Amino acid sequence: MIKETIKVACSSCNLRELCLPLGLDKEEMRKVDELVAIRKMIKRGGSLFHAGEKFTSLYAIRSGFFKTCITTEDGRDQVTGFQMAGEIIGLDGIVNDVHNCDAIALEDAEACVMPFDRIEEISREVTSLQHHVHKIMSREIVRDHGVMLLLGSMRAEERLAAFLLNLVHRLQARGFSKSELVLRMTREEIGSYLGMKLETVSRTFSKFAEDSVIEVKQRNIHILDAEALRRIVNPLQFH
Amino acid sequence: MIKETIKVACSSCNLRELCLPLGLDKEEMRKVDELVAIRKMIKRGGSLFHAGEKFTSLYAIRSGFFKTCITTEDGRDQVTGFQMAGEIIGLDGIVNDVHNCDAIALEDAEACVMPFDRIEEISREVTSLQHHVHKIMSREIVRDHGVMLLLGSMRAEERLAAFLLNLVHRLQARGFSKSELVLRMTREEIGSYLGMKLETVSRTFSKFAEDSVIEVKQRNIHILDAEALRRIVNPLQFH
DNA sequence: CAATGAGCTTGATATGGATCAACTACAAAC
DNA sequence: GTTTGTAGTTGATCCATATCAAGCTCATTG
Repeated sequence: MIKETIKVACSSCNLRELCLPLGLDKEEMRKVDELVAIRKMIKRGGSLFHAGEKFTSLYAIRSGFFKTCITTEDGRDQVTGFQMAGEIIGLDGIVNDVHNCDAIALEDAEACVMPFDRIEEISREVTSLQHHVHKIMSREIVRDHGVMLLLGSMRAEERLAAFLLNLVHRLQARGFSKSELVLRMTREEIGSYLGMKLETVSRTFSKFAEDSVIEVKQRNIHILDAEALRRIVNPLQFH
Repeated sequence: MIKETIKVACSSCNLRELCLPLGLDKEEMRKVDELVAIRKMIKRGGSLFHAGEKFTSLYAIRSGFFKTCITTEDGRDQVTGFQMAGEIIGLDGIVNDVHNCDAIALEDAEACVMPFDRIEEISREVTSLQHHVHKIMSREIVRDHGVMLLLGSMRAEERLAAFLLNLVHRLQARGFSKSELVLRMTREEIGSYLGMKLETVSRTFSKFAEDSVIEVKQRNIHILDAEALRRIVNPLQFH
């Protein structure tokens, strides 16, 4: 029983540098530990929430990999992001108290459920948590603007190169290799995120492999020349 | 002197339903009135801030029309949004304490400067303001996801139709006509926002005019058939 | 082991929007 | 009133990516 409590506590979570503000004192940490109501296990293909469901909580990913996507009435579909351990999902639900997208696990996953009214409550007492919440939302806005730039002004090769660099960068921050990665999503999901068809994703991977920029073996990607990827994204830049 | 104070006060601002939470009591209103440090006049073409500048404040637009845009080192340019009276600019600066985009006035404008540390301070005391700030950020995230859908999966006509409907909708909420609008931005800026070239924007306007969906006279747009625009955005939908 | 099916690759062809180019409209400056 | 420049329109052509189609790979199931 005690073990379970310790296990759930943010203070003893090895992802806390990603999820929480730094420099909390003991008393603040105690309050923040009350944030996570429960944990939730989600099987691959399962969902954390669906668009239209009532919004009550944000979710911190403890393990696993998610996609978020929106679907329009006429069947259009858009992956709006891929999220990994330490990242927060559900921010889009705050404005209308209704989730606006689906959050789907791309592999077996575990997430911490943080009731949003409790987040707001504790934010009022712990200044650094308040600021942290603002930063997390702002970070999502900045990320989204980056995706707009990508979708609005880049070509297929540039988009995919930027995507790969972004993924390894985030994986590296989590202690994984900066040259090896396993894609948890299909070519179609990558395509949806990047605004291109799955065939184009596939062809572009093949092109990169052809040019010895990466090695592709199914969903295993080995980045051979990260600098080349950067040049593809930033064609006019001097390096 | 007193007149000036009253004029600046949020409590007596006719945009407060757009900027502020509803149902503030007298004491809360007094606190919120301390939010706006000063107002700033910006001439057409001038800026509220530029990418790279230190972030200190959010800006509430009192009058006029803005665009926000990001520019990459290699000269790529992306308009990330168009903002009008009652909307808040600057949220992207919170995460790194540095502005991430340029905010450019597309006509003479006035904005209220709200120091962000003061927003956080007052948010801790006025619960409804705290929640309101969260909603504003969440709204921006939802809007951005909508733009991703547009850029990732719509064709030129669909994008422009969605853009026009969005603009008149927001103008209507501010008491303007739901069928007449004046574009404050160039074809090129529309194109940048929508991920298409200015020639394509122009051609698509001409096509809509040809089909009697709108009338175009320079930057004056008259929407003749809003339902047709909706059908263009949602082609498979029954109406 | 064979059979099945989802995910992926690759080729052939089509097309929407980009690009290049010429011209027009209107506002600002002289 | 003429000139100048910026913004916008329209036409001709090109190309990147979509679309359509066939076959491959590998994991799962009977």
